[in-house]
Amino acid sequence: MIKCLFAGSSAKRAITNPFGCLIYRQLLWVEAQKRQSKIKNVQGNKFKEDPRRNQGDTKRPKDPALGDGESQRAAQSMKAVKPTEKVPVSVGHGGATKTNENVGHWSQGLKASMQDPKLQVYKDDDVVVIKDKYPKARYHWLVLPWQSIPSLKALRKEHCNLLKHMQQVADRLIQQCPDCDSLSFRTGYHAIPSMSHLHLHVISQDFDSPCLKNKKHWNSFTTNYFIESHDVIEMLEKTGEVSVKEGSSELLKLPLSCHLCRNEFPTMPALKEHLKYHFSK
DNA sequence: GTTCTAGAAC
DNA sequence: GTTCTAGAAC
Repeated sequence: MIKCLFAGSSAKRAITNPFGCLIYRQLLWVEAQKRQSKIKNVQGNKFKEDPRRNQGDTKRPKDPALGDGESQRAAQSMKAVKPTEKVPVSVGHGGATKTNENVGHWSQGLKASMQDPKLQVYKDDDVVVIKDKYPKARYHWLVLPWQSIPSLKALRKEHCNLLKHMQQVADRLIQQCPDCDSLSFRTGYHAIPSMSHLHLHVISQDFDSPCLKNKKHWNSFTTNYFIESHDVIEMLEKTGEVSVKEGSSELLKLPLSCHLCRNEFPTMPALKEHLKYHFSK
Protein backbone atom coordinates (compact mmCIF):
# COMPACT_ATOMS: atom_id res chain seq x y z
CA MET A 1 0.00 0.00 0.00
CA ILE A 2 2.76 2.38 0.93
CA LYS A 3 4.90 1.44 -2.02
CA CYS A 4 2.22 2.42 -4.50
CA LEU A 5 2.32 5.95 -3.16
CA PHE A 6 5.89 6.22 -4.33
CA ALA A 7 5.53 4.74 -7.75
CA GLY A 8 8.79 6.27 -8.87
CA SER A 9 10.78 5.03 -5.93
CA SER A 10 13.63 2.64 -6.23
CA ALA A 11 11.91 0.21 -3.92
CA LYS A 12 9.54 -0.56 -6.74
CA ARG A 13 12.42 -2.22 -8.52
CA ALA A 14 13.59 -4.09 -5.47
CA ILE A 15 14.28 -7.79 -5.80
CA THR A 16 13.66 -10.52 -3.29
CA ASN A 17 16.89 -11.26 -1.53
CA PRO A 18 16.61 -14.26 0.77
CA PHE A 19 20.34 -14.32 1.41
CA GLY A 20 20.61 -10.74 2.50
CA CYS A 21 23.93 -9.08 2.24
CA LEU A 22 25.73 -12.14 0.86
CA ILE A 23 24.00 -11.60 -2.43
CA TYR A 24 24.63 -7.90 -2.14
CA ARG A 25 28.33 -8.54 -1.88
CA GLN A 26 28.14 -10.65 -4.99
CA LEU A 27 26.25 -7.94 -6.82
CA LEU A 28 28.85 -5.44 -5.81
CA TRP A 29 31.60 -7.74 -6.96
CA VAL A 30 30.03 -8.15 -10.36
CA GLU A 31 29.60 -4.42 -10.58
CA ALA A 32 33.22 -4.00 -9.67
CA GLN A 33 34.32 -6.27 -12.48
CA LYS A 34 32.24 -4.26 -14.88
CA ARG A 35 33.81 -1.06 -13.71
CA GLN A 36 37.22 -2.71 -13.86
CA SER A 37 38.03 -1.38 -10.47
CA LYS A 38 38.20 -2.89 -7.05
CA ILE A 39 35.23 -2.65 -4.79
CA LYS A 40 34.83 -3.65 -1.25
CA ASN A 41 31.80 -4.01 0.86
CA VAL A 42 33.49 -3.00 4.03
CA GLN A 43 30.93 -4.26 6.48
CA GLY A 44 28.32 -6.20 4.63
CA ASN A 45 26.54 -7.44 7.71
CA LYS A 46 26.03 -3.91 8.88
CA PHE A 47 22.95 -3.75 6.68
CA LYS A 48 21.12 -6.12 8.95
CA GLU A 49 21.53 -3.96 11.98
CA ASP A 50 18.68 -1.94 13.35
CA PRO A 51 19.90 1.65 13.13
CA ARG A 52 17.97 2.46 16.28
CA ARG A 53 20.30 0.25 18.27
CA ASN A 54 23.27 2.42 17.45
CA GLN A 55 22.35 5.48 19.37
CA GLY A 56 24.76 5.10 22.25
CA ASP A 57 27.24 7.44 20.66
CA THR A 58 25.27 10.61 21.02
CA LYS A 59 28.06 13.11 21.45
CA ARG A 60 29.71 14.52 18.41
CA PRO A 61 33.48 14.43 18.39
CA LYS A 62 35.03 17.68 19.54
CA ASP A 63 37.27 17.69 16.49
CA PRO A 64 35.33 15.94 13.78
CA ALA A 65 37.22 17.08 10.74
CA LEU A 66 40.33 15.12 10.03
CA GLY A 67 41.18 16.93 6.85
CA ASP A 68 39.98 16.86 3.30
CA GLY A 69 38.85 13.68 1.62
CA GLU A 70 41.65 13.09 -0.80
CA SER A 71 44.51 13.36 1.65
CA GLN A 72 42.65 11.20 4.11
CA ARG A 73 42.06 8.61 1.46
CA ALA A 74 45.71 8.56 0.54
CA ALA A 75 46.62 8.09 4.14
CA GLN A 76 44.18 5.39 5.04
CA SER A 77 45.06 1.74 4.72
CA MET A 78 42.10 -0.18 3.39
CA LYS A 79 43.93 -2.90 1.62
CA ALA A 80 40.93 -4.15 -0.34
CA VAL A 81 40.70 -0.90 -2.21
CA LYS A 82 43.68 -0.65 -4.46
CA PRO A 83 44.56 2.79 -5.64
CA THR A 84 43.90 2.91 -9.35
CA GLU A 85 44.12 5.53 -12.00
CA LYS A 86 40.40 6.07 -11.61
CA VAL A 87 40.71 7.20 -8.03
CA PRO A 88 40.14 10.93 -8.08
CA VAL A 89 43.30 12.68 -7.04
CA SER A 90 42.39 16.31 -7.34
CA VAL A 91 39.68 18.62 -6.22
CA GLY A 92 39.17 22.05 -7.66
CA HIS A 93 35.54 21.43 -8.50
CA GLY A 94 33.16 24.25 -7.84
CA GLY A 95 34.99 26.07 -5.13
CA ALA A 96 36.36 23.21 -3.09
CA THR A 97 39.22 24.60 -1.11
CA LYS A 98 42.05 23.08 0.83
CA THR A 99 42.47 26.03 3.13
CA ASN A 100 39.26 25.58 5.00
CA GLU A 101 39.01 27.81 8.01
CA ASN A 102 36.02 25.80 9.15
CA VAL A 103 38.01 22.67 9.87
CA GLY A 104 36.82 21.37 13.21
CA HIS A 105 33.42 23.00 12.91
CA TRP A 106 30.45 20.65 13.39
CA SER A 107 29.39 21.25 9.78
CA GLN A 108 32.53 19.49 8.58
CA GLY A 109 31.74 16.30 10.48
CA LEU A 110 30.84 14.24 7.42
CA LYS A 111 34.37 14.57 6.10
CA ALA A 112 35.58 12.70 9.16
CA SER A 113 32.73 10.19 9.28
CA MET A 114 33.20 9.12 5.68
CA GLN A 115 36.85 8.30 6.43
CA ASP A 116 36.03 6.15 9.45
CA PRO A 117 36.18 2.46 8.48
CA LYS A 118 33.84 1.61 11.34
CA LEU A 119 31.12 3.74 9.77
CA GLN A 120 31.68 2.71 6.16
CA VAL A 121 29.06 0.34 4.81
CA TYR A 122 30.32 0.29 1.25
CA LYS A 123 32.98 1.99 -0.80
CA ASP A 124 34.49 1.97 -4.25
CA ASP A 125 36.81 4.23 -6.17
CA ASP A 126 34.28 7.03 -6.43
CA VAL A 127 31.94 6.91 -3.46
CA VAL A 128 31.56 5.77 0.11
CA VAL A 129 28.37 4.90 2.00
CA ILE A 130 27.88 5.44 5.71
CA LYS A 131 24.88 5.04 7.94
CA ASP A 132 23.49 8.37 9.02
CA LYS A 133 24.72 8.95 12.56
CA TYR A 134 21.27 10.12 13.60
CA PRO A 135 18.97 8.10 11.31
CA LYS A 136 15.54 9.59 10.76
CA ALA A 137 14.03 6.24 9.74
CA ARG A 138 14.69 2.52 10.14
CA TYR A 139 17.11 2.72 7.22
CA HIS A 140 19.00 5.89 6.51
CA TRP A 141 22.28 5.90 4.60
CA LEU A 142 24.39 8.63 3.10
CA VAL A 143 26.21 8.18 -0.20
CA LEU A 144 29.18 10.55 -0.48
CA PRO A 145 31.66 11.11 -3.28
CA TRP A 146 35.33 10.94 -2.35
CA GLN A 147 35.77 14.03 -4.47
CA SER A 148 35.39 17.17 -2.43
CA ILE A 149 32.12 18.73 -3.60
CA PRO A 150 30.73 21.07 -0.94
CA SER A 151 27.10 21.17 -2.05
CA LEU A 152 24.60 21.07 -4.90
CA LYS A 153 25.72 24.56 -5.91
CA ALA A 154 29.15 23.26 -6.86
CA LEU A 155 27.78 20.67 -9.31
CA ARG A 156 28.52 20.98 -13.01
CA LYS A 157 27.79 18.85 -16.05
CA GLU A 158 30.99 16.84 -15.61
CA HIS A 159 29.57 15.51 -12.33
CA CYS A 160 26.62 13.81 -14.06
CA ASN A 161 28.23 10.38 -14.24
CA LEU A 162 29.29 10.60 -10.61
CA LEU A 163 25.72 11.45 -9.52
CA LYS A 164 24.37 8.59 -11.62
CA HIS A 165 26.80 6.23 -9.94
CA MET A 166 25.74 7.52 -6.53
CA GLN A 167 22.15 6.76 -7.52
CA GLN A 168 23.10 3.26 -8.68
CA VAL A 169 24.80 2.55 -5.37
CA ALA A 170 21.70 3.86 -3.58
CA ASP A 171 19.47 1.56 -5.65
CA ARG A 172 21.57 -1.44 -4.69
CA LEU A 173 21.48 -0.49 -1.02
CA ILE A 174 17.71 -0.51 -1.25
CA GLN A 175 17.60 -3.79 -3.14
CA GLN A 176 19.63 -5.59 -0.49
CA CYS A 177 17.65 -4.18 2.43
CA PRO A 178 15.94 -7.04 4.27
CA ASP A 179 12.76 -4.96 4.54
CA CYS A 180 12.70 -3.72 0.96
CA ASP A 181 9.47 -5.61 0.28
CA SER A 182 7.56 -3.85 3.02
CA LEU A 183 9.24 -0.45 3.05
CA SER A 184 9.41 2.31 0.50
CA PHE A 185 12.55 4.39 0.00
CA ARG A 186 13.43 7.78 -1.37
CA THR A 187 16.81 9.01 -2.55
CA GLY A 188 17.59 12.70 -2.65
CA TYR A 189 19.42 15.77 -1.45
CA HIS A 190 18.48 18.46 1.03
CA ALA A 191 18.05 21.83 -0.67
CA ILE A 192 20.19 23.55 1.97
CA PRO A 193 22.10 20.90 3.90
CA SER A 194 23.60 21.70 7.28
CA MET A 195 26.59 19.48 6.74
CA SER A 196 29.24 20.32 4.19
CA HIS A 197 30.22 17.73 1.56
CA LEU A 198 27.67 16.57 -0.99
CA HIS A 199 25.66 13.64 0.37
CA LEU A 200 22.80 11.65 -1.09
CA HIS A 201 20.21 10.56 1.47
CA VAL A 202 18.82 7.03 1.08
CA ILE A 203 15.97 6.84 3.56
CA SER A 204 13.10 4.47 4.21
CA GLN A 205 9.71 6.09 4.42
CA ASP A 206 8.62 4.69 7.79
CA PHE A 207 10.27 7.60 9.63
CA ASP A 208 10.31 5.32 12.63
CA SER A 209 13.24 6.65 14.61
CA PRO A 210 13.87 8.32 17.98
CA CYS A 211 16.23 10.68 16.16
CA LEU A 212 13.33 12.19 14.24
CA LYS A 213 12.39 14.86 16.75
CA ASN A 214 11.23 18.14 15.31
CA LYS A 215 9.51 19.96 12.49
CA LYS A 216 12.77 20.73 10.73
CA HIS A 217 13.63 17.03 10.63
CA TRP A 218 10.22 16.11 9.31
CA ASN A 219 9.89 18.79 6.66
CA SER A 220 13.42 18.29 5.40
CA PHE A 221 12.40 14.83 4.19
CA THR A 222 8.74 15.28 3.33
CA THR A 223 8.52 18.63 1.54
CA ASN A 224 10.22 19.91 -1.62
CA TYR A 225 13.20 20.64 0.61
CA PHE A 226 14.07 17.05 -0.27
CA ILE A 227 15.12 17.08 -3.93
CA GLU A 228 14.95 13.72 -5.67
CA SER A 229 18.26 12.44 -6.98
CA HIS A 230 16.76 11.85 -10.41
CA ASP A 231 15.59 15.46 -10.55
CA VAL A 232 19.05 16.73 -9.63
CA ILE A 233 20.63 14.65 -12.39
CA GLU A 234 18.04 15.78 -14.91
CA MET A 235 18.54 19.42 -14.00
CA LEU A 236 22.30 19.07 -14.25
CA GLU A 237 22.08 17.43 -17.65
CA LYS A 238 19.71 20.06 -19.01
CA THR A 239 21.12 23.26 -17.55
CA GLY A 240 24.62 22.38 -16.41
CA GLU A 241 23.87 23.38 -12.84
CA VAL A 242 21.49 22.73 -9.97
CA SER A 243 19.33 25.63 -8.90
CA VAL A 244 17.87 25.67 -5.43
CA LYS A 245 14.75 27.76 -5.20
CA GLU A 246 14.85 30.87 -3.08
CA GLY A 247 12.92 30.51 0.10
CA SER A 248 13.59 26.80 0.41
CA SER A 249 14.37 27.26 4.08
CA GLU A 250 10.79 28.38 4.62
CA LEU A 251 9.65 24.87 3.67
CA LEU A 252 11.04 23.68 6.98
CA LYS A 253 8.43 25.77 8.80
CA LEU A 254 5.41 24.28 7.03
CA PRO A 255 2.72 22.58 9.14
CA LEU A 256 3.34 18.96 10.08
CA SER A 257 1.65 17.00 7.32
CA CYS A 258 1.67 13.21 7.00
CA HIS A 259 3.67 12.21 3.92
CA LEU A 260 1.18 9.42 3.15
CA CYS A 261 -2.29 10.89 3.74
CA ARG A 262 -1.40 14.58 4.13
CA ASN A 263 -3.40 14.96 7.31
CA GLU A 264 -1.98 17.73 9.46
CA PHE A 265 -0.93 17.39 13.10
CA PRO A 266 -0.27 20.02 15.76
CA THR A 267 2.80 18.43 17.33
CA MET A 268 5.54 15.95 16.51
CA PRO A 269 4.35 13.43 19.09
CA ALA A 270 0.89 13.54 17.52
CA LEU A 271 2.34 12.99 14.05
CA LYS A 272 4.53 10.14 15.21
CA GLU A 273 1.58 8.49 16.88
CA HIS A 274 -0.33 8.83 13.60
CA LEU A 275 2.50 7.16 11.66
CA LYS A 276 1.97 4.03 13.74
CA TYR A 277 -1.46 3.78 12.13
CA HIS A 278 0.05 3.66 8.64
CA PHE A 279 2.65 1.10 9.59
CA SER A 280 0.59 -1.25 11.70
CA LYS A 281 -0.69 -4.34 9.96
C1' DG B 1 23.95 18.51 12.34
C1' DT B 2 22.87 18.03 17.92
C1' DT B 3 21.92 19.48 22.79
C1' DC B 4 19.95 22.42 26.08
C1' DT B 5 16.43 25.06 28.04
C1' DA B 6 13.24 29.22 28.54
C1' DG B 7 8.91 30.02 27.94
C1' DA B 8 4.75 29.27 25.17
C1' DA B 9 0.94 26.30 24.94
C1' DC B 10 -2.04 23.38 27.02
C1' DG C 1 1.08 21.40 36.85
C1' DT C 2 3.23 19.03 32.13
C1' DT C 3 4.29 18.96 27.21
C1' DC C 4 6.36 20.80 23.43
C1' DT C 5 8.66 24.11 20.51
C1' DA C 6 12.12 27.09 18.86
C1' DG C 7 16.29 29.53 19.19
C1' DA C 8 21.04 29.89 21.17
C1' DA C 9 25.18 27.61 21.65
C1' DC C 10 28.23 24.31 20.14
